[in-house]
Amino acid sequence: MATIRDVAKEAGVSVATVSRVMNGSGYAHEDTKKVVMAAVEKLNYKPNEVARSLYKRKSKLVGLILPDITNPFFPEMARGVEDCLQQFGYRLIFGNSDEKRDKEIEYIDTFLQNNVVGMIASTSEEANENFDNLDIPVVLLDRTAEKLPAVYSDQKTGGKLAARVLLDRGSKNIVLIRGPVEIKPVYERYMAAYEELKQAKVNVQVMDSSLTLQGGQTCVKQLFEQYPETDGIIACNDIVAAAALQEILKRGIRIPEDIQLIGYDDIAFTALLHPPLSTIRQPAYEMGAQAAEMLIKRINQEEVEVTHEKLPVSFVERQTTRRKAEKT
Amino acid sequence: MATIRDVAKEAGVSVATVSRVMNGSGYAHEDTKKVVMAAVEKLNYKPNEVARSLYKRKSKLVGLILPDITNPFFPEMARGVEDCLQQFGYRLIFGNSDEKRDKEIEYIDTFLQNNVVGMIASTSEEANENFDNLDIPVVLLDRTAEKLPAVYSDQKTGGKLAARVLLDRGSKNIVLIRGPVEIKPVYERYMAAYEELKQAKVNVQVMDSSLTLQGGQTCVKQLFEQYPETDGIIACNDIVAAAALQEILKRGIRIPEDIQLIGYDDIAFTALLHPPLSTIRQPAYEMGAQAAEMLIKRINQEEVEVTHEKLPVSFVERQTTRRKAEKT
DNA sequence: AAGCTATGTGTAAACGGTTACACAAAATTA
DNA sequence: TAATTTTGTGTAACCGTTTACACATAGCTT
Repeated sequence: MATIRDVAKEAGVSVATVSRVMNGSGYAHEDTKKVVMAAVEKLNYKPNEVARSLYKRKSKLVGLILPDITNPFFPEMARGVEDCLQQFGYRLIFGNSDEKRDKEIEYIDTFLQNNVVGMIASTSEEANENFDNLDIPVVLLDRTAEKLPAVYSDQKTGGKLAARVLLDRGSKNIVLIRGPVEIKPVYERYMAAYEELKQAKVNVQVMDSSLTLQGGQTCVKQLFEQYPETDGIIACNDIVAAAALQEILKRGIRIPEDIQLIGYDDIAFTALLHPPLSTIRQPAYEMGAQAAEMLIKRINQEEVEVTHEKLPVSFVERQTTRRKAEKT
Repeated sequence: MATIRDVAKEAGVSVATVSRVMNGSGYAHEDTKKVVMAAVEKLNYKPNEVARSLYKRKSKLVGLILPDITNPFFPEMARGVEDCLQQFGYRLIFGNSDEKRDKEIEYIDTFLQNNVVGMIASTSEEANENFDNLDIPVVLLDRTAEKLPAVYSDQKTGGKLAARVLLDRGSKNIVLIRGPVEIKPVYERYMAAYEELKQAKVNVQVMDSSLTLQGGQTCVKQLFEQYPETDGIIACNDIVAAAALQEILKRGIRIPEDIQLIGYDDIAFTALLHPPLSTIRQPAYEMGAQAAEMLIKRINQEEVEVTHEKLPVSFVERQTTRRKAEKT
């Protein structure tokens, strides 16, 4: 790799001049510019970002922490982040945290050691303190904290909406599958749904499940044994809903006639399920993109107040819920 | 952030001593070590990786290029890479290429500018030349090239296997959905399946589709119009297979009785489809992990010959293909 | 006791950029 | 034409590490 000194020698100027030409900073004679650019071209010179980063004390790198890229909700978000950042010349250092505090901290540390210019993270509640005394901007994604800017979706409305959908379409014996209570957004939608259900005069049961397929399957099997009269299920996410759907089909229960089912997230494959799954849509890609945008604004010091961007969710009506007209 | 100079001052020693203690290189008196470590502790000193990287001309960063993290096949792979690399203290810079040559080149360049210690990439064929004169190790993932080490799966056997499954289970009018021919592994499995089908005395039709849901839907709709007598479909990947499945169900065709369907990849949600999709499994996570392992070996100069690791694929028998006994 | 080797530590030069500062030449002003 | 401002360029310090080298001292050998 050619260095700035090689270019300077080739062009017969000093390194300062090369640097100025490259960055368009300070003065440089037109003729000199040409000579320098020719040398740059000839040697295929690309400035070393590491050296630049060392002097400036900030790189073109942004740290991204997500719980698990393997969960289909997150790739969309990651892509939103990447697409936006990429346009501004930023690159992503990425890590999966598995919602584990120590992994989060480990990543935060190494990001810092690499002079990242900012961070985007969906991290567990307690880890937020690790972001406290940083002198680089941080944006929370799909999570919130009072002192930190954040982009997330309206979990309360989402949970409430899911409950209302089942209620309005006539379910009377509803099981609410609650995800891990430590995961704030998941807990919030559960809570909102629960409260909405409680206000209606219907039978409500709560069951616990992890957010994974396995967890969903275990939970759902138990569900039908414990509450065979169930005629409505609100799942904590689409994966668990898919597990429920499978179990429903296996038991020969008619859907949506005998039982209604609603998921959460609207990940890509829900439309491919049979019957296609009704769900609450979170705009994952947009969330990622907006978080990136917010971060960039903060990097450029254009926005300093802590802003919380709450994106709307929506009910995606497919075929595991009845048409509103045809209540039973 | 505390620097090595701060630590040196605090401990009353020189920066060289601090460096030696931190890295366990050269001599250092026991007492000195203690004093230094105490200072490190007190100031919460973490060495700046950027400075280190500048001097050593290599960082702890590995570049990863994947076509599109939003395609469910890749997150598994990415996770495999990350889990392995993470254990050895390496971090990932990540970029989506969308199979576009210029995006690939852009990422390769910025990775290099950031002194990455190695790269893992699933890149389009023509871009490989960009890896040619690099002085850092590169491992291809899910792709191959003669001069470059690679980890991929046995596409030929996979394609052949898919064809054999349908043949052995009695399909006579088979449509083979071919993905984009520019994508080498996708083309290879197509070709292998095609040859296997050609050898059998069955009716074979070939249709084109992109690898996306939309592409699949369009293709499949046309498929049944053009070839209504079809009793077997081999899809280029699971997503397209899912689209096919949906269309089959919509048309009231019985599966697997009237038509058999097989996908490719075995991404997570195929098991959740109704009926669960028979498919050819590629060990995505293992591929990622092995690529990472191979890269690390090369970084440590433990392995120098160009090795090609071809991982086996397998038929995952679910319910869109008949039991082998019950041929029609 | 003299001459080794092994141990322990500091100084300063890298690594590859950016930029403050100095200075000279050209252009503008009075 | 002299004074001033603008333009153009180079020198060297700096960013935070690592390490070659020099040097001092302690512990061994004979």
